[in-house]
Amino acid sequence: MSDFVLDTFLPYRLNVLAGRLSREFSTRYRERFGITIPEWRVVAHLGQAGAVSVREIHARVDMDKSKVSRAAARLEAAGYVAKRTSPTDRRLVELTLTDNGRAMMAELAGVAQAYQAELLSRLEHTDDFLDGLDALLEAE
Amino acid sequence: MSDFVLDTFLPYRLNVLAGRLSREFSTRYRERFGITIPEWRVVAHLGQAGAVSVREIHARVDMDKSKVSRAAARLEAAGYVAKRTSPTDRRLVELTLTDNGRAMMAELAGVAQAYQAELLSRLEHTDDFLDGLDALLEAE
DNA sequence: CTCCGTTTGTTGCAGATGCAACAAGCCATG
DNA sequence: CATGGCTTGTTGCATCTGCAACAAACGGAG
Repeated sequence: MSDFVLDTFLPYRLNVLAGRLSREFSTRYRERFGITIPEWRVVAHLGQAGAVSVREIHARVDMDKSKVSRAAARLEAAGYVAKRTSPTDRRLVELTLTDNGRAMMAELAGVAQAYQAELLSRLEHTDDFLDGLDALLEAE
Repeated sequence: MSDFVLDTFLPYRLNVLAGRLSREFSTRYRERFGITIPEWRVVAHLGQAGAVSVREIHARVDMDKSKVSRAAARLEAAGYVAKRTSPTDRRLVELTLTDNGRAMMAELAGVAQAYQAELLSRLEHTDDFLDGLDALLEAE
């Protein structure tokens, strides 16, 4: 047979880790703000990018168009995001944070940075690890 | 506002990367064997572990019981896995690879190792990166 | 042996997901 | 302008997912 050991397989390990971290992190904002993981991503991107289209988010984050669209719809219903048709190109939707959305994001940024600090403190060769991530993410 | 940048957020980056790698890797076996990602995980684990219960896989891999159960059912229907009730504890199900399953796993091991080699060749400080992964995965 | 609490695997169900189809809008060519 | 090819966002649909409920089986206390 083969001497293949799943625990040494990179995609597997990364998946387990990524799932755990995202889930654990999401518990830190879910009950407080009631948003889901895809919604968190949209809000986080809007926080740094201003007015952005669905297409833009879909391209930057690897989220399906429909996933972005539905997350945006829920965020709008919750009052965190405003949607309006772009005046220059009426196919596009401009997404922006509302005041409530900005307030939430301000809190979330703190929570995220605290979590990030926890994670990084577990690493020894932090820079090498992050460089490795970069290298693997570089391919498109 | 906040100076939070999503692209530097570790859980986010790991999720994007893990999703991409798993998806890309799955294209290398999906058309050939017609199995899904959860099914690949079960087969890979069986290849290294012999007769194993659903509980065991659920605990080792972070897959829900029901996910394991359904993957195992599909693998059984496809003829890659045999299920039988444990003789010592009739609550348990013993999962084993069939001959077909072993043959498939032998091929898959090669494919996986080739993919792993590709990935590692992109890294500079391979050991530090892997150590970092270990460190982050250690907590439970 | 008989309960009773616990463990194991399957199933039902509500919600999430990815993909493809679609309508609406843009732009270039004629 | 009109037409045809392209892009953008939403929606329908089949499937997947996680969670809880459940039946079956175990094991210990009495």
